Amino acid sequence: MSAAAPRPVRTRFAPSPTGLPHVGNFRNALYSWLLARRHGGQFLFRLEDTDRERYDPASEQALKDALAWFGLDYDEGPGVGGPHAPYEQSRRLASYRTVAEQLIASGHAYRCFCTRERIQAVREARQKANIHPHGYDRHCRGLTHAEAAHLLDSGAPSVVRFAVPSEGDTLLQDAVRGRISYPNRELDDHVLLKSDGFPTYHLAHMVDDRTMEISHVIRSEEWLPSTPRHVLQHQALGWEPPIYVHPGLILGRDPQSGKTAKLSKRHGAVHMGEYRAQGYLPDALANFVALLGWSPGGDREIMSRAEMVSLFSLEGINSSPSVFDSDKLNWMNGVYVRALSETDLLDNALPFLAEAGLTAADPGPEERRYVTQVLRLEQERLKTLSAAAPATAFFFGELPEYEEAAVRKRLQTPGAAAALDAVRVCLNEAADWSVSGIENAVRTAADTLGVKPADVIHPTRVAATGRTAGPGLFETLEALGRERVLHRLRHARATWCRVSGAQ
RNA sequence: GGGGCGUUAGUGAAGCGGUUAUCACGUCACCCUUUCAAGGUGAAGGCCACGGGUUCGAAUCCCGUACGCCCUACCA
Repeated sequence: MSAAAPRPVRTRFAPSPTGLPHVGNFRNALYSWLLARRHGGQFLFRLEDTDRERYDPASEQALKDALAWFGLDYDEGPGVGGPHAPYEQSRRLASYRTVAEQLIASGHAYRCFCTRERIQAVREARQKANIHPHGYDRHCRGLTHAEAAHLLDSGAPSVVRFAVPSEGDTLLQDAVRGRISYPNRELDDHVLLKSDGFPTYHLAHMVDDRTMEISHVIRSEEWLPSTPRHVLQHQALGWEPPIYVHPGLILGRDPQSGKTAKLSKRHGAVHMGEYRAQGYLPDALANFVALLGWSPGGDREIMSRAEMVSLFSLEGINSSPSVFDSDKLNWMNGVYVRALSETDLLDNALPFLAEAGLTAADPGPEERRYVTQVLRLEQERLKTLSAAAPATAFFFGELPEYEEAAVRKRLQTPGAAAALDAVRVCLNEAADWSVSGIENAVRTAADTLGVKPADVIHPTRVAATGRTAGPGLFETLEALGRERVLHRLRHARATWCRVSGAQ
């Protein structure tokens, strides 16, 4: 508890637009957002588009879409602007160059003219011979200013490298791991400015974090090994580093081998858009993902955004890696689906029903009422919204799709034909088409036949829905409507019960 | 190969020197019930990775070992 310097909390999400937004990155974005909101600070969005080779313009939009869908609003960033605009690194090149020059002038960095071929050969040789550090051999570090200037003037391509001290240890402070000591001899002189004039991550992120007054850098564990470089850079510049926070990685499980590894495509969905497309609710995903590496302490699991904000703290972040368990995500999403209000359920599920061709994309009031009724009936068994389509399909159209096993089990069986005939008569004569009216009719049918209600209910369900599982039968029939039910009973009787109906 | 980080039931977590090691998911059983789901009750599942310390006492503190993961680019 450093009571001394109460710095305003400013965090950022700074992805590189090089592909589809990954759920692992978004966990860190969530933590950053939560921390900022918890302390009334600011959360910024910054594009680290310094890699011209891998830059993908579509990725930028996908990132913004994912941020919006996930509910992470940002106070400053591309599009919304802010006091430190622009928020795209490709448009802040001058500031990186200035810092690089400053570092060269103070002797903390130097120009390197080595070819990639030489560098690669050197790396391999040193690694093989186990000479520390294993990377670049600092060949150009010995160049005099005059030599470097001469080479530069001659037009030879060059990069700027940071001059890492060859001895001693670098100490870094991590909010979740405590003090970490790293031997400098393991660190080679990394590149700050590439030959195309663009900065590397090592330079760019720290310059921006500094000028944008970022207080906490929350990023995955994979950055831990290069953090000493960042600390060294800060020291060279006389800057105070931000508070580093490195939560453990999110791992996936390979379905083939059962082994765990960094979450990737082979472990199912990993991109934010996929979760959306599969019908996960953003609040459920956020709740689940937050718990992968963080806990409010105690038994709390289901938490609203507001609760998460008020409960969030760095102390609750875990340093060990965690495995993404999609079974638990499904359960949690189900909890959120069940909690949905009637209108939210409709709004969220409608796109999936429309896409499946079950409803219009923008249905009128009459259809909306029916779809709502149907969704409420299936609500408690939906794990995802995408499941709403197959779950409610039988509520639409003349006839359902009859499942083979269901037909065999409940219709092609002794007594089924008689049961269907009896319910059809009773339902046809039912005074009012309400849940209780329908229940009376069905029970009356069973009484007349002298069988248990279940013996009538099961065949009726299959005849009316094509399946053995589903919402309560009486509610289902009520929603379906008398005409459609009678038609389906007649059809099922004629189609499936012919053989056994004789006896 | 080198370095860093990590290690509590199958999974996610709680625990911060004294508990029969807690909760959730999953699994199984039973209850509820017209089916499924939901809900309820209960069970199985841990030598708290292993080995040494420190201590009256260790899952909790220290050291070592093993294993796992990450990094080791003019990518982030």
